[in-house]
Amino acid sequence: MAGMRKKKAAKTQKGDQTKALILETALEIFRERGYEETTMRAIAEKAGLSLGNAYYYFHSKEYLIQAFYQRLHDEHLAAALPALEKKESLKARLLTVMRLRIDLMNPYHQFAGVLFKTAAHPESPLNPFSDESDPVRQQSMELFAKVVETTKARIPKDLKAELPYLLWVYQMGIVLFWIHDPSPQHRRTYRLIDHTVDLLDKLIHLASNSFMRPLRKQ
Amino acid sequence: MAGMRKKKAAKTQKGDQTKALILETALEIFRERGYEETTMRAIAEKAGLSLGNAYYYFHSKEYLIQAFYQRLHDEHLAAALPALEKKESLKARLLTVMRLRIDLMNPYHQFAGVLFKTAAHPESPLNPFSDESDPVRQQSMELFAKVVETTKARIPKDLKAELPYLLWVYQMGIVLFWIHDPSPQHRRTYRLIDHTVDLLDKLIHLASNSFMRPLRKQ
DNA sequence: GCTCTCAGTTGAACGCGTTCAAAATTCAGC
DNA sequence: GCTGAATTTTGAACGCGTTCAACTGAGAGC
Repeated sequence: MAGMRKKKAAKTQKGDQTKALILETALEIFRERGYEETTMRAIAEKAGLSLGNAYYYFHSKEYLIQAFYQRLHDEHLAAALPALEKKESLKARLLTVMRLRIDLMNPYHQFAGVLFKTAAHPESPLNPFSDESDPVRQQSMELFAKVVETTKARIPKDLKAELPYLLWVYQMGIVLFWIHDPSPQHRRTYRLIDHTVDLLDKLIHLASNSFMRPLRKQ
Repeated sequence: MAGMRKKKAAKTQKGDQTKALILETALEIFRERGYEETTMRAIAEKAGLSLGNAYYYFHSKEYLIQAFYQRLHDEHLAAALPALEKKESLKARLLTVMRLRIDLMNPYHQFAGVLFKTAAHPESPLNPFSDESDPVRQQSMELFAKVVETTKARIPKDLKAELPYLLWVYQMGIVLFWIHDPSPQHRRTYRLIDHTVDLLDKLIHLASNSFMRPLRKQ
């Protein structure tokens, strides 16, 4: 029952530093050259340590992506929380969060393809539905729970309980679109967000307002 | 403008033989060990030729999957055409084709994960929406066009024109489900087919029957 | 101070996908 | 048959992800 994380290493202050250094260096090269072009040797060399050392902190190259996801979420949270304080309506809150997400991901667009590829692999630890992704997924859903906690909208409890998961799936859909979006600065993704958030907002209020308690069918 | 395929090699009878031999051998080992466990060296060795030779016929290991898709379709067609002659109703015809598809894929279930993973990669030639997949996709849609050509159902032209593509996408969805279906003999996939074909049949007849020409919205 | 332990680190080695220059084979035209 | 070009085949080599046995070094307990 004791579900302890076996995440790996970093038992020491020095260890934490090294691990962070490796991740920073990796992301830097990812941004420059993309994922496939970045070799573990290049990361180790640029970080000034040995190849084996990188593997001490990251089981495999793929785990760097998992760490990237975690970091992305942290940044997303850090940027979203203060921004949310200024927004009252559900629509404005959701819009803020979704736009921020894409803002933060944009620098990494060119390695997004691999992101999705590995994420799609059923057995991959990167599969967003896998156990290993659970912490990030959980935290991500918590952010959406905060989005839904607005003073302005009255949302019934049962719907409110489902919304974080639904919005998380929605976000995955948007990210998927973004990955394939070749338009300059990914304008089309932002436009899609505008449209769908508008739609979602209407739907949620509609479902909240009324008698339609038996919407359990979806 | 001259859109000639650069598919690769096989300019000679012997060449065809060798290419076929490599593919057969590869699929054999894929079935036994799955994709990742199968090395190009093992394929070459079992086929009794050199490593480089395998690469002469298949640009990369991934291209073996593309060839697998093509072969799968050929078998699907060969099995479906005679079976379709005995079925009149749209529902029976669609059911036949979908079940056959899964029957044929079942032996390869364990390497299906990779199938999907590489297929999901936007830049991969295996992406079902890519140019390189065009011929197989086209042929696959032709099969669905034949399914729709039943003497029993009256389907308006405009709908009939869209159906092959819709059904092809539907098939992709079913295959995706099958990939993740852990139930013994993939019973759940067959059950899903039964249900959804039933639904689709009703929907198509409904849409055909009536006045609802402006269903262009979906 | 000494030793024991264990996180942290190293670099060599392995297996695999892929490439390529060169050798072998096939075959059309004479 | 002979010849030359095109096709096919070979095997060695390269780069990369990954593993692992051995080394280093810092600190806890004495």
